[in-house]
Amino acid sequence: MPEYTAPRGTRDILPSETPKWQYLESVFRDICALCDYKEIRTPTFEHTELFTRNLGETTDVVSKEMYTFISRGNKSLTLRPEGTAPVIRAYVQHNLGAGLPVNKLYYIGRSFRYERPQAGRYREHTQLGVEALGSADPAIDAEVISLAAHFFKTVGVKQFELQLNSIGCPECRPAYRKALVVFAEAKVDKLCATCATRYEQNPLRMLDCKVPECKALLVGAPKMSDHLCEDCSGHFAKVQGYLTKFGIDFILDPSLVRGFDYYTKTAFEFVSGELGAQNAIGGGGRYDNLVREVGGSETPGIGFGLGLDRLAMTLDLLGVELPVRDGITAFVAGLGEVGHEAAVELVRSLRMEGIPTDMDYTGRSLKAQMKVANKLKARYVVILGEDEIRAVVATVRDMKTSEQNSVPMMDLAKALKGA
RNA sequence: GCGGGAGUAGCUCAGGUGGUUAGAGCGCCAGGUUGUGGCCCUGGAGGCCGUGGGUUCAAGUCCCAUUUCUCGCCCCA
Repeated sequence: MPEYTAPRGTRDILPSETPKWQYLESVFRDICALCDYKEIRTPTFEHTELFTRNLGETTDVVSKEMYTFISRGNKSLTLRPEGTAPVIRAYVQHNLGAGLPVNKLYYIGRSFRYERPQAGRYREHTQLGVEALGSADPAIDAEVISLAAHFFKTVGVKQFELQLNSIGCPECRPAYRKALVVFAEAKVDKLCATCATRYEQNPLRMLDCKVPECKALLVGAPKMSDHLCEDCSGHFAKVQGYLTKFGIDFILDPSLVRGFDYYTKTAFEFVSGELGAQNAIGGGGRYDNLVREVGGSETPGIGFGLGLDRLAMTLDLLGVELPVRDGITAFVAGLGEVGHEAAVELVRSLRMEGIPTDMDYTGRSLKAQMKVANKLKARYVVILGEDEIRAVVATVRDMKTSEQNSVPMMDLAKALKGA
């Protein structure tokens, strides 16, 4: 083991992997542009209260997974554990709502959570997400969900499950909550320890419990969908209607409860069977009160986030070949001192012509330079020796066909460009 | 926070019951061509056997601790 390794739960994305990541990010940017979402970049850390007050004190993330530290100014700061709250903070701080009726934003950034690492779960992970602020129209719920589905399909995840639920609003959720508590009251001492806590603090999360006994006990529990107020049930019906029209399959999952307290109405998750236990590749929901809670005016919103790490892993498992560009156009091999000097200049001028070019800087033999060129997947090797320099030409070898011919220096860039 | 598996060359892994200079394949470097890649042949470099302690005449091998990775619980992306 080397003396220094990447900290637990973090990892290096090496040059062999980064083209894939760049490709995924660029597809995401393209689709966002297509749907008119604009990029926003927010700080890596925020004031701790932004998260503690808005994600929910009792959520796992806030209660035990945040990277919180006291800065020199004696302020408590936290590395962002999720992407939405910072975007909302920026939206409110800069009063973006005053400029446009609906602000459609996207971000690509790292999130940090102190969790036990396992397959598809890291302490630092990259999240891509969108937030649409300013509209309560169910059509925008459908837009956000379809943007996500579009993205997954475009990059090659053809099979996924879209789980959908509505978790109501402050109008109807308290009544539902009460119904659930009444239902669970008699069984609370048979529930698992965490569910007993949930019963007290956040009963809805009991629905989400994976312990078989709890699941069994909660069979027949009242469903949120039966308790939605008129507004929420109408909204939910319309979202489903749009998704159906869009041809996006979904599964209604009454037990789907998201991890943060700010969600209202629509909640959804994208699940892929390829991954292990960490099978959620993306998710999101509506948060009609979050902007006000962060200090802005009454502004409805909806968003979703997806984990790039998990997506990359899913694509690997699926064996999806991404159209990543690799290899250079030209490798210039210089022979001897004179050849090397000439190569330095030629490489520079080919690059100025926009031709991806590289050369050797370790004084290797021609044979060794050819091997390097091959490894770099160079389309052509341009050989410069004394003979070529004297004749003001270059020997150009086509590495695919092994054909080789002499090209006047003047025509070289043009010849390589046409390739 | 809890439980299972694992840590030997850059990578993937061998190294019965403890016993001399720790091996292979791939990769890397060089040679087989006075200036030519992929295939092949030959040679070479490269290991505090995760770390610390213990048992022993002797530890990669046994014991303990620790750390990292890994898989699962929980939660989520």
